[in-house]
Amino acid sequence: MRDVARLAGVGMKTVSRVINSEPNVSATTLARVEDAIARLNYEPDVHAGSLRRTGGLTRTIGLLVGSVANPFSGSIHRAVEDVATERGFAVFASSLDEDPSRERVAVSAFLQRRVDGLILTRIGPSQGYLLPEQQHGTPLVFVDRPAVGIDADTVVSDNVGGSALATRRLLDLGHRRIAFLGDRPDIWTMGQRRQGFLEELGRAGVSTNDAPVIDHLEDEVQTYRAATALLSGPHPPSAIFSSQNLITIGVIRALRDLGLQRRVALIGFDDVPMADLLEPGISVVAQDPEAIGAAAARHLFARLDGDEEPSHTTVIPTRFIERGSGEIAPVGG
Amino acid sequence: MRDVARLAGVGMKTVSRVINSEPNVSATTLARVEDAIARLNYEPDVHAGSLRRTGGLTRTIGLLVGSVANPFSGSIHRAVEDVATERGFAVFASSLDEDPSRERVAVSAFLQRRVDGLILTRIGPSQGYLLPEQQHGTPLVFVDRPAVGIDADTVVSDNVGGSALATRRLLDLGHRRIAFLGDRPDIWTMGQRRQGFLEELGRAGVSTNDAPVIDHLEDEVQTYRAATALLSGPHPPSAIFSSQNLITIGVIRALRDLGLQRRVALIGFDDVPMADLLEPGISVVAQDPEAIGAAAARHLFARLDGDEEPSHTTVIPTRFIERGSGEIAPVGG
DNA sequence: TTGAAAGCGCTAACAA
DNA sequence: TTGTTAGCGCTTTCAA
Repeated sequence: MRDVARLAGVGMKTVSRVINSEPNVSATTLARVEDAIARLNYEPDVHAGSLRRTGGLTRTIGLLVGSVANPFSGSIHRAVEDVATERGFAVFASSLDEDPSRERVAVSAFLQRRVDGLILTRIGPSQGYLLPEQQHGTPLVFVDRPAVGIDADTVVSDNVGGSALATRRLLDLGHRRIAFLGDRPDIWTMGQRRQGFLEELGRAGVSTNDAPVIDHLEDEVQTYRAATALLSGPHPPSAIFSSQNLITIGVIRALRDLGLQRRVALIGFDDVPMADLLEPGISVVAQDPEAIGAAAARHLFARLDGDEEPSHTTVIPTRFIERGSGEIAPVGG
Repeated sequence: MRDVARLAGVGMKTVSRVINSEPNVSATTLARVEDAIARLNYEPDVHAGSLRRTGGLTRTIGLLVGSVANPFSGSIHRAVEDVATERGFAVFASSLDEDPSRERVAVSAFLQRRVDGLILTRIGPSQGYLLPEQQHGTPLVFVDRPAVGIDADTVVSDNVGGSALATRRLLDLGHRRIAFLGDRPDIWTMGQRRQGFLEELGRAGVSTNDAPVIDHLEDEVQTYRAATALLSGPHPPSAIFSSQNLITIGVIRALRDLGLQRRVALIGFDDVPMADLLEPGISVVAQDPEAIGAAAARHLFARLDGDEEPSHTTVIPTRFIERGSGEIAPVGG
């Protein structure tokens, strides 16, 4: 910056004024300074600026997601980025992999880079460690799952409602023995989906005690085995509600290999790529990650703009997509 | 930091030493300082530090990709992040959407935040504007496509080789009329894939003049129309090589709707999700985005570590995945 | 309309 | 082993 000032033959403060589009710079001076900036390929240092500036923003936000390689996270990321870019903010992203220790490390890395706000998918059991940061004025928005031990803005999918709706569709077709296949039950979203499923069964007067509920399915292979056993067992279900992407795929494989894909109904929570090209097409309860990301970013910037309202939870609706597999009636029913 | 020093009853420099794990701090002092840091929830400011530090790194890199919502980019991002995190670096990511103006804006945003290096998928016609930055010592690595107007490390897929291999497989099955369906031909990767295709035809002595080559297919719908017209026309091909994901999906739909999915062979460049669950499974030339990202990150850090070798282009091999659609022999052949 | 001096949070260089 | 002073690139405050 000193070089620019020297080349333009002005004081540093004048260069500063030009960079920040402040008033009180004559047209001639402005032109000279801009010329010097271009000639020297000068890029002002955002951080050096925010050091002294009152309320000094770095125009940077941090985003913590499951994994940037995961399409759900990617869509959230993109939506956040679009809002951020529009306001001249850059986005740091970090993957957590369901590992609580990474959450702390990543938050700390962002804080040390003085992000102006944080959007995060919590992993750890409590986010109380963020209280001082929140009191200090850093806006926090939780996505996908609510935080524990801290009160902050939150954006989640309508897990309970979406699951209940899927369950209702199966019940309406006449299914009475519907299986629920779930991931680790300690993951908040899984608990919600299971709850939506069981509540809807209850409302329909179907006993929830002997409803086949299988949990702890952590990947496609485990799911395949569990689904195969279930479907070949003494009391196979006539329909399956799978609570997550990878589980849905495992179930599809199991149904295929048993030749049951047109006899047993299947609805998955979370959309599956190419689902409409499979035979039958896979009916799903789709989430709206773009809407989640956009809502989270909007909340964050509202806080940055001075919004002092009490913290707010936004529930993003899910959408049922009919493609065939969820419209199979029970055999003989 | 001053507060920490005061609370611990030491000088600022001592706190600095503790933060940076420098030697010459007694165990007692260390404990007192660490206690004060914990009590005050102090997080050192990375940027303030790098301001004065000689060679001052911000331990931050910038990544420019097509879109963070795109799985190919997501995998590259993740691989880069893994290498970066291991070294205590944070990653800025930005989506370009094939828009040259966004490239400049994003690069500038990163430079103003003083990233220590840049990994980028170029979009604009020339990256000469990065020359001053490169001379200034910022390592640059281009991924997916080589840069124009600047000499820098580059990591790309083996587009020519992968396409030639796919073409050879079709030729070996007896196909002689093979169609190439491509995206915008000005995209470097498209040109390479087309070249691999045509060269292999040439090597087999098949005339490349009347080989059906259709370009400018920018989405699924355009592809569907073009493929339908081609397959219903007077001289339909017995095999199709599609040069990209979305195009492959458009072709699958067209084949399905014409009932030709088991009569016309199809090989796609780029893997397609769930491809093995389709009927027939879709054979593809798969890229390895993780390897691309990992190689790019390794090059970047090697430069940061002082590597002064001439710039180097790494070609990441592709992998042919046989799933059925590419193993269909020509009818009557 | 412009610029000089002080200071943001930190580290380099040097002294104690 | 520890602390002091100057200064990184910028903005503030205030004077010209």
